[in-house]
Amino acid sequence: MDNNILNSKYEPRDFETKIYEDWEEKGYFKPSNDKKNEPFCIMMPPPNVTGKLHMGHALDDTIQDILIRYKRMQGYDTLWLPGTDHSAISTEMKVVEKIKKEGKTKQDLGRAKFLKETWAWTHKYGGIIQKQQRMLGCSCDWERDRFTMDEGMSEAVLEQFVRLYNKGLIYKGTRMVNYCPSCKTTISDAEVEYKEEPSHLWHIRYQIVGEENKYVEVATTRPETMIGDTAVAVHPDDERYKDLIGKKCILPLMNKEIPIIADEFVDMEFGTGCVKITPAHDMNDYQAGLKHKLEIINVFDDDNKMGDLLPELKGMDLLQARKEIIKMLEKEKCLVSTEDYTHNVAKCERCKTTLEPKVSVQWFVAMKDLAKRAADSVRNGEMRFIPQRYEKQYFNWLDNIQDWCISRQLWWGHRIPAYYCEECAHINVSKATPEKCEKCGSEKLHQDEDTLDTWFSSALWPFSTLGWPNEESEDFKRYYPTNVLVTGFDIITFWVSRMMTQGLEFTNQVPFPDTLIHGIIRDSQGRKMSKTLGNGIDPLDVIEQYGADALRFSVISGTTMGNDIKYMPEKLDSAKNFANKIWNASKFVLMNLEDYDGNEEVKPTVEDKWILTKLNRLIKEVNINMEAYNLGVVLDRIYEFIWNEFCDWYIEIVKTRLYDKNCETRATAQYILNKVLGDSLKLLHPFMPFITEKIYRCLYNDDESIMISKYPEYNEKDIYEDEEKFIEEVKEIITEIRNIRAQMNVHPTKKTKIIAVTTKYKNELEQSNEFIKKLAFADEIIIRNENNNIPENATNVVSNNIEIFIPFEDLINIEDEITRLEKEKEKLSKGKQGTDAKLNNKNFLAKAPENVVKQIKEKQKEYDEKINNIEQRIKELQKLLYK
RNA sequence: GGUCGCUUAGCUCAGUUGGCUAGAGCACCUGCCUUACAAGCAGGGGGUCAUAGGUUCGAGCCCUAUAGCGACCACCA
Repeated sequence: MDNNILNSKYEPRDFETKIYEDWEEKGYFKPSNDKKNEPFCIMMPPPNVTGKLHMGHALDDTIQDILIRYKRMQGYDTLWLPGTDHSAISTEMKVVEKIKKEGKTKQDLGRAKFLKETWAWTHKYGGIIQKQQRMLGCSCDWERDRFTMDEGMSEAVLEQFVRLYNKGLIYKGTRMVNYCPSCKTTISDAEVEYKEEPSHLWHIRYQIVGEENKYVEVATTRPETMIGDTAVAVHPDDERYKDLIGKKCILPLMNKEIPIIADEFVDMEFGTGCVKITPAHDMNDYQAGLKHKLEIINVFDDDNKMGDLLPELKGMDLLQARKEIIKMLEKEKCLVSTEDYTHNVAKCERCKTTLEPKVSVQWFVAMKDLAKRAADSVRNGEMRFIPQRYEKQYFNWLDNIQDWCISRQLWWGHRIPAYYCEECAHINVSKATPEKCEKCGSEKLHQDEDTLDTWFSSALWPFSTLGWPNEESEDFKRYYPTNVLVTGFDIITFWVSRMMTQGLEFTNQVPFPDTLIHGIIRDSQGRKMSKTLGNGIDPLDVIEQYGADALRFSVISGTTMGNDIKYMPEKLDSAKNFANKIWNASKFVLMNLEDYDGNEEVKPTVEDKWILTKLNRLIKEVNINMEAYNLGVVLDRIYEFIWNEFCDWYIEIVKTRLYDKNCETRATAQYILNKVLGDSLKLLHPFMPFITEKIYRCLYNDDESIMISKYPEYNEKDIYEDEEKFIEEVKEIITEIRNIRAQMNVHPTKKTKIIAVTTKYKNELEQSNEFIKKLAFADEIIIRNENNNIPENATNVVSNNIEIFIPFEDLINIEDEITRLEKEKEKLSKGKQGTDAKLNNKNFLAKAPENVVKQIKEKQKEYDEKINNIEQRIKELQKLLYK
């Protein structure tokens, strides 16, 4: 740090980067590894290695940083481990795109060269996001940074594969999977998104065998696959077609006989009630095909072009073929009608290409048992979702789980450790490349060409990052299981559920007891931020313009965990204003602390005790809400305290003491200012780390950093209820006086004379004379005793224990004053009605708890007194008016 | 189709286990450049808490139904 002075203007960019570098250099981000202290660990959800920071990351990272900084200050041995993900499909697509521009394909390069290209790409574009996370202030341990394809994690992936395979949980099977013709790979169910698209429903008739002019009419959205039909299905209970079941019909164009079968999956209401069955190109049809032992006929070739079932269509793409087939059907008079129809089409989540269901041989993980265990551990409370409602999404997925297709026809990723023997066809599965077939001893082996789903490696993230499979590794022993996972609801199924299943399988415990789910950040119109819409807000721009603290404030203040956040740019102004307020208040405190040496005895006055009490209550509330992850509440409470209590009242109140060099309690005021500001900064530090650090170092020159200071703790002895009540009452009175003056148009700087009558706080009032005078713009406050009277020509302010009079000579208009009092009375009467209604209700008195009744009674008394007082004053004023 | 969420001031949102006159920020109106801060200070107006019932001494909060909006899951050819 170059200086310990606050510039006159708050310019976050002047110091944020420097402070971050200093923290990193001093090693504050690393765990203390102090065995006396409990560990606390968070794994950062790894972003795409070549990605850029967007608002979603900013939110996710801010939440984690808040939690980790809070725990670190509480003395925990904290580890926040960062990392990046190889993101198989998206990275591979980018590299394919790049070499395409050079006129080459993946195949041209070959596997080894392509991988070299991809690694180069990863190194070139990788790590940008981590620089950006530094700008945000993330206090993660960069020395433990991991990458899903680094050596250790790759070993963990192989270990996982081999163990699951040996246990029989990984198997190779023929299935119908979603195939993306553009990415040229299978994708898992979770990567499918559905989109409504207008299309047509074509009605086609198939002639019944042996019956002239008798047809069965099917309705389809995919006529091009009809040449691969191997049956027509109707519902067994459908009266219309009962007699057809078991007969055969002729598949047009192919002139082939196919059976008419009955199956309950057919919806009698839809279309004609007859469905063509194309087992090779539809999920349901495939199931039906298996059930009824139908032939599976592929219409397309490996490149997704038409195969040679009909020579005239060979090589056509899907849409061409569709047109052509319709033409042919028309010619054959088999097309009965065409109707408009909108339906859901499965799309590739990444490239938005329409997916093709495809029968192929893939690797799967048997999920049923793994899923049950993962679901159970939430049901029995070993892991909980915050907010809880998200567990339903989790259960819904796990309870209806399908086996997980983990093979991808990609090159970028962990290659499947399966080696096929060319002599005996045995599959050898092992971590190390085998030299010969374990069954026949042949040395002619070749490895499976496919790689593993990205999520197969990220499923291990909570422990592979800590050294697993070496369970004796220091980090694994100390930091596993981790303490909380912070992520968005959109990857509960992709990621959370899989970390749970794999974590339980391999470590026998849940990888984290808490899963904190946040919403997504939307634009000011409530739309998702997306590249295509161009409505995204770049967090880097925000940091550049407003500072990281303001960005962090803006995504946390006033939010509730789990709810979406509509991002209003005005929020940043509010954030920066707050930072600016802290800056200026701190400047004031520092200025007045210049001659403070801390040696004088501390003798807290009534307002000192009040602010200490307020601070202490804040500390309690902050700690309770931090534990409950109510970060929005915490931040807003701190904001309120700093601005509305500390700045607006305490600083104003103590000014008279500070400005008077002879004031007995001046040093005490300095002490309290120092303490309250310091504690406030500490409370705020997890949320706004930079500004709090900057000021902290000016305030406490001897302290190294606020990051490693102790988070404030609630202290029962710092609660002074009487002083608290008194100042609250004084605040109320001063507000009232200001109110009167504003309404009477008394210029703010014009002084008035005030007479105070008190039934309870006489001593305190006398002590506090100076600050009331100042805040109420009074030139004199007379505290009433036996020798002086309440002036006739005065208006009053009613409080419970203090009565304040302002002589008329300083005011303007009696009529206005009567109006003001009438209004005041009305307000109070409205409140009194509520208490009256309750207290007149016998049931309320009988059934409500005692303390509630007591409270209401007190409230009623207050209302009565105030209303009485006002009525009296109104009468007096009216008398004066008509005198 | 199934599940979940949201609906509170002009706007964006808080509102803990039901209990004081329902809060904040922004916007708006009035007055202030008062020696930390005009990125500010002081004061003010503004809400039948989506609708209809119910439970309760008491409902923004709990229950039921309805409407609008949103999300997730499933998916019908």
